[in-house]
Amino acid sequence: MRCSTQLQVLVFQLSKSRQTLPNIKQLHAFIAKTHLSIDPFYATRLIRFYALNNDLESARHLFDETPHRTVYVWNSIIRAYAQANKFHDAMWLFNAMRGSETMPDNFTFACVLRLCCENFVVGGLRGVHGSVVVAGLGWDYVCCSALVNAYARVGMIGDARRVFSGVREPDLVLWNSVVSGYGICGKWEEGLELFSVMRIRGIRPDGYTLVGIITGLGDPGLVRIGQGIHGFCLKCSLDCSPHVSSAILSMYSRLMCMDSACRVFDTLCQPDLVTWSSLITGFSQCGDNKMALVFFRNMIMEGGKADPILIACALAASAQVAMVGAGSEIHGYAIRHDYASDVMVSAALIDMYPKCGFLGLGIQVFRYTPRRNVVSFNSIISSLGLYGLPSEAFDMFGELLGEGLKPDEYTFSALLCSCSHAGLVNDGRRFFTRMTDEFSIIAKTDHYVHMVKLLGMAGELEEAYNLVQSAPEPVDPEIWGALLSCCDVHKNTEMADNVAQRLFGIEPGKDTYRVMLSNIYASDGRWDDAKQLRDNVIGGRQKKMPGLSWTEV
DNA sequence: GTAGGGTTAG
Repeated sequence: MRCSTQLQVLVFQLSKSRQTLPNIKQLHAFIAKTHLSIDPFYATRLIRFYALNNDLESARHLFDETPHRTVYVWNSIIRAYAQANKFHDAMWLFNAMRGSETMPDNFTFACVLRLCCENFVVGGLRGVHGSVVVAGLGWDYVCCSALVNAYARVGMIGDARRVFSGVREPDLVLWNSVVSGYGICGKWEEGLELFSVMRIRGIRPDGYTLVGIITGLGDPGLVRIGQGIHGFCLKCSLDCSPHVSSAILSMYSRLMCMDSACRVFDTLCQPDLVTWSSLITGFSQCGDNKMALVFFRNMIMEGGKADPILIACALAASAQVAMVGAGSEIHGYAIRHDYASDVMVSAALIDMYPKCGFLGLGIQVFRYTPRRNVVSFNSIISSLGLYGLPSEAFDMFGELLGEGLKPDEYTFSALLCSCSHAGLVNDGRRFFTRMTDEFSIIAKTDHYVHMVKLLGMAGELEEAYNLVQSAPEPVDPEIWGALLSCCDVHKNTEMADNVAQRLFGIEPGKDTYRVMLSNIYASDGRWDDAKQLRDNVIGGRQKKMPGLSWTEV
């Protein structure tokens, strides 16, 4: 009797559309007091409700109090932890479930697979894949789409494709997962190929499909393809979906077609944070930082709220154009919205102020940042280096180590840059060795460029040449280019010839380097070589070659 | 007897 009344109360409470957390808690406490065990059906609904309100603790309490745990009850608690990205708790519960009487179903596996890929736990992914197969769910649509997505997100597109190919008649979601998988991995050609196969087989694409293809288009050379896909969306009226139009907008941003991006933006009835961000970062990437700042301001004026990522981006735009007024205004916005101590924001501030000519303010922000991390240190070290204060930069590096932080590739890039600016050859050599030997960081293009400039400008051309030769293939042309400009400074024609051979082997079309080399030849009196190079550069275009005019033969 | 659950943009 009491039990059924209880249930009726629950049904009544839960059927009311807008519940509040205190209401539900009160109800929960009441049930606990009566020592009635909650029916698994209601337990599931309550756990989901708690999870939605970010009250994991109550969700867990309720779960613990529920003796009869159906697969729904288990899934709701595992999902609650997974969505809060509590990897270890969720995995612990998943394993507990496997030891219980209730076996995981396809939705449990799907949830855990997503959790593994979000945390880049490839071993876990493989393990769960194995369990899926053992459970006889190797051909289940839900499991397979989760597997395809998870493998693609950790960059294992081959495995994703194998899972997909194992399903005889994929449904729309599974098609979408594999198409977007290729998009995630930047393999737009394969994505497009599958898209046509899917259409041949009579599967009607939806918004997810198009978004999947569009995400793969990042190269500015793909404008025509992007426009074609946009046209397809218009034809199928898929552009009405906010997700699709937002993806198209950010595609145009990535393709550096800001006019098209703006046109799409104007058609949106309610641009959200992500669409504003796509547009603003798009302008910034195109080098139109002033426009990026204008749109940032428009967004705020229209009542939009920026998050730390966008604030950091707007600060970077201010730094690029050295507009301290805009930068400090955004700083004020960040303080008012309690984002000033966010790691991304403070690192952007530490970078912005010095670039606008206010090194002191950058240092001040750095000193007042409560939870400094390696990114904040990198910003301040590189600023000090740019101001020609290498020993202060080195001290900061010492402070970083003193705080128990681990330097990364950007730290060393900033340090080597400081050395290069100040011509500190020995310090540069030391940092380069420490980077690889002590901190096991593999030298990247940036590091080689700084080292080559440092050694080359100091006249150590041989050492610089040997260093580049020791770099793993393929060597970025920028590195050889840096060495070539050092040969120019020291008028070392012999080495310039060597470098040119290596350089043009990789980058035949790079005019800047040919110009540089012809200058070297010209100053050495090798007019014919210089002239030949110049003809190569012009290649039919009537362009006056800079730097040669004064030695015109 | 009831239920949710796999794929979307910076």
